[in-house]
Amino acid sequence: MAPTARELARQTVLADILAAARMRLTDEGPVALSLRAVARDVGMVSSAVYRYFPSRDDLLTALLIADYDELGAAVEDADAAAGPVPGARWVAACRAIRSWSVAHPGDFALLFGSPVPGYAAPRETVVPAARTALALARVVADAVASASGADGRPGSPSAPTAAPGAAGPAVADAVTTLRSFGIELPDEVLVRTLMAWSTVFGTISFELFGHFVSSVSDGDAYFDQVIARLADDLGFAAAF
Amino acid sequence: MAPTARELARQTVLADILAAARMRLTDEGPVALSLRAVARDVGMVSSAVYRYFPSRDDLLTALLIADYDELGAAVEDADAAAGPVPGARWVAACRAIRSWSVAHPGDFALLFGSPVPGYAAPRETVVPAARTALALARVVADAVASASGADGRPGSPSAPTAAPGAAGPAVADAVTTLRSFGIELPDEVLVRTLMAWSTVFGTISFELFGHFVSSVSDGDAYFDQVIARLADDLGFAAAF
DNA sequence: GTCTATACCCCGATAGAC
DNA sequence: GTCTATCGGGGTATAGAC
Repeated sequence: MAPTARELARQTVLADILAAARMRLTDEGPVALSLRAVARDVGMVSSAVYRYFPSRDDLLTALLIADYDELGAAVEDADAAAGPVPGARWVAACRAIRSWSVAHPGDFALLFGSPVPGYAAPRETVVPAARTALALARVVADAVASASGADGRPGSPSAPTAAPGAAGPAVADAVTTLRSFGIELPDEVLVRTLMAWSTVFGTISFELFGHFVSSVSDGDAYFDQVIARLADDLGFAAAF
Repeated sequence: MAPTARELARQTVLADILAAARMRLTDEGPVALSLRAVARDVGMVSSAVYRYFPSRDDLLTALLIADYDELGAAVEDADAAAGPVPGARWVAACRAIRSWSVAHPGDFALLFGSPVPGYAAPRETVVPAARTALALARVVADAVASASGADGRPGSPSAPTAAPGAAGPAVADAVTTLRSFGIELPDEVLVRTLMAWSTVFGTISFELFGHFVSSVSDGDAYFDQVIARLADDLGFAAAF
């Protein structure tokens, strides 16, 4: 309901700019991202880009949202394509996270690396940001539900020595957040899920940022070992 | 055996420069670090700094080594001060890592955040870099050795479903590296130690970089829960 | 909407006087 | 060893012609 041609052209240019920005991001990292550089890449002059993005920070925000959404969608798709077996869904989801990260190291650095100094992510980013973690939590919830008593081990892993404060108020926010998305997890599983998410991220981060140079030679194989043990700690069996 | 006065003055200025650089690092991050800025901070002109550091990258390298060493020393000291009980040493070492990181977020970002584009860490950094991980591995080795059969659980945690490749060749480099420092770990414990190190780092990283905003409210308490469970997974009990 | 031109900052690094 | 001055590059952002 409006001048469609002009609007469509605008959308096209906007997509071009975003694509060029992601190119720069992917192989040079967030700090190397500048409006001038992407302007050069798309054959525009820098001031023209300002008609599409009021500032460099707005471009960063758009990239942040696009990346969070792309990663989240990749995980959700992998999960959906993995069939009904929770252990297989877990493997598919975790592998999807790593695959995307390895394919887009600059974007990974934007999402999970050091924050860009002087830039604070606005509120619009928090929902896309939660998407991946929620997808993981959903898989865990289903796995734990269906694993209860299915094999010899209890659905909720025992925590004989994990003392201070049980699940405690430290993670109360997580309970609230998950509940608002219709996900309920036993306390112990909740903490284990947070840990697993941190471990998956930490492992990929170590691999991409070069901290495995003299210890892990095969990132692929090692990652599979890690997620197998994480599933184990969560009370179900990973299925490869 | 040389002109001491002049040399001493030089050392003093050098220390001043490094201190100023660490200041900038701590509250602005690695990318904001420039020779000109630190020159202003110490009241010098930029060209004068080049008499002490041939390039910005050399300054970065010096900071990298200083930070790795400071973190490593903090962990080693905490370990040594914790007494003989392995579970207590583990808690002390892990807490020391987090304390240092929280106190120096910019330095943490330099060591473990996104790599600075265009800068590649030289070989001199790898030994200091390994110091912290080695300290952790030593604690684990001692804990596992003394925990064997001490309580009901075996010293080496069982891995019922952790299939692909046992410990596998993926971590063969880690075996070699540890052995060169006189540390031997059972395969399963080795993988678990690598995982624990990734989890500790990932947890601190999430906390510092703002990924726990709607899930973890008390970083201190949550971290203690995490390291308790990690010890459990490694086959011994954390002692708080 | 897109261009040129510009104001005003930053940076790394070097030359040469003192 | 420290200074001034400078080269040559980068950047954000805006004004105003077309």
